Amino acid sequence: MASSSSSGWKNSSNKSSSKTPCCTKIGLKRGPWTPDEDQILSNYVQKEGEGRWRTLPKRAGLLRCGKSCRLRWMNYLRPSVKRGQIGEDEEDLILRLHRLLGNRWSLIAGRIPGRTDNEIKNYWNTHLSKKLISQGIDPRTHKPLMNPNPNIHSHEPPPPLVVPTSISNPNFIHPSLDESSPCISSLEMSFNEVTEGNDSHHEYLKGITTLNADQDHHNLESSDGFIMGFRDMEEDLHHHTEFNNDDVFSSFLNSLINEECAHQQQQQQQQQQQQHPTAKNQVPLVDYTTPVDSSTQSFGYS
DNA sequence: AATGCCCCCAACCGCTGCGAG
DNA sequence: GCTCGCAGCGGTTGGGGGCAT
Repeated sequence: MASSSSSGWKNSSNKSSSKTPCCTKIGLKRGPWTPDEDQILSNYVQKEGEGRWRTLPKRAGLLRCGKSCRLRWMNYLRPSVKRGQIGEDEEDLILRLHRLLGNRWSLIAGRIPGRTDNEIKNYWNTHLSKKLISQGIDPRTHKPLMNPNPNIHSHEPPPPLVVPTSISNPNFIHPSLDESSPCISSLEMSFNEVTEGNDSHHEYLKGITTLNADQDHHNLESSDGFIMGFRDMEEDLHHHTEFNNDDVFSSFLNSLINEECAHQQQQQQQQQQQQHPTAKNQVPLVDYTTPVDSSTQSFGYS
C-alpha cells in the first residue's frame, strides 16, 4: 500500500486560485498518509468514535483536514474494510446493483460488506466498464452499444451480437420499456410486498409506467430513465413512508436483485435447452438481436 | 539497462443535502 | 424562511508501479 509520504502529490498552492480547497490552511498536510498518521488517526477514532471530523484533526493532533481524515478512515483504516481482490460474486453483485442504481457508489457499497464506495467506483471505472465495453455493452445503460453504422434509420436488424451472460444480463436494464413485461409485474409485486398497507407505492408504480410513455426519450436522451425512476422512488420512499425507510428500500432492493437473479438463471437454462437440448454445463450465450418471446423471456430487449 | 507508456487507485475537489440556530 | 456549518457523495486527478520496447 502506498502510505508513504510523497513530495509530488498535488500541491496545495496549485492551479485554480479562485477555488479554495478545504485544507488550504497553512501547515496542513496533503497527499499520501504516513504509517504514523494512520496510527494516530486509527487510535483516536477507535477511542473516541467516528464523527466530528472537522475538529478531529486538532483533537487528535493531526496536520490534516477533517475531510482527509474521514476519507482515510472510511476507505482504509476502518476495521471492517475488506482488502484484496473483488471476487466474482461481488463483481456480479456490483453489476446488478449498478444496473439498478447507476453511479450511486455509496448505495452500492452499502450492500457489499467490507467494500467502500471509492473502491467500487475505482473497480467499476478500471475493470467493469471496460469489460462491458469489450462485450459490446454500454456500461452506463447496460444495453448493447449503439451500432456505429451511420445508416441509423435502417430497418435492417443490427448484426448479431453474442455476449456471454455470465457477466451480466443487459436485457434487464429497462423493464419500464414494456409494460407487459413480467419485470414490471415483479417490480409491482416486490414493491407491494414491502409497502403493503401504504398507498404511496401506487405513486411509484405510476412513476414506473409513466416512463413507458416516453421511452425513447429516456433511452436516447436521458439514457438512465429507469435509474432516474428508481431514484425518484427511493426519494419518495424516504419522504412518504411511515415505516423505517431504509429497511423498506433495502427490502425492495433485495427483492429486485433476487428477482433479477432468478430470471437470469431461468433464462439461461431455457436458452441452453433451446439451443443445445443435450448440452450441459456450457457457458450460455445470448443473441441480443433476436426478438424475444415474452412468454419465455422476462427482460425484453428493445 | 534505460526509457516511455499505460493503468490503477488513493486522495483530492466541488457540490449537495441536512440539521441547527 | 434564511443562513451557516458539517458530513457525505460522486467525479476527477496524478503519482507510482508494471509492462513493453
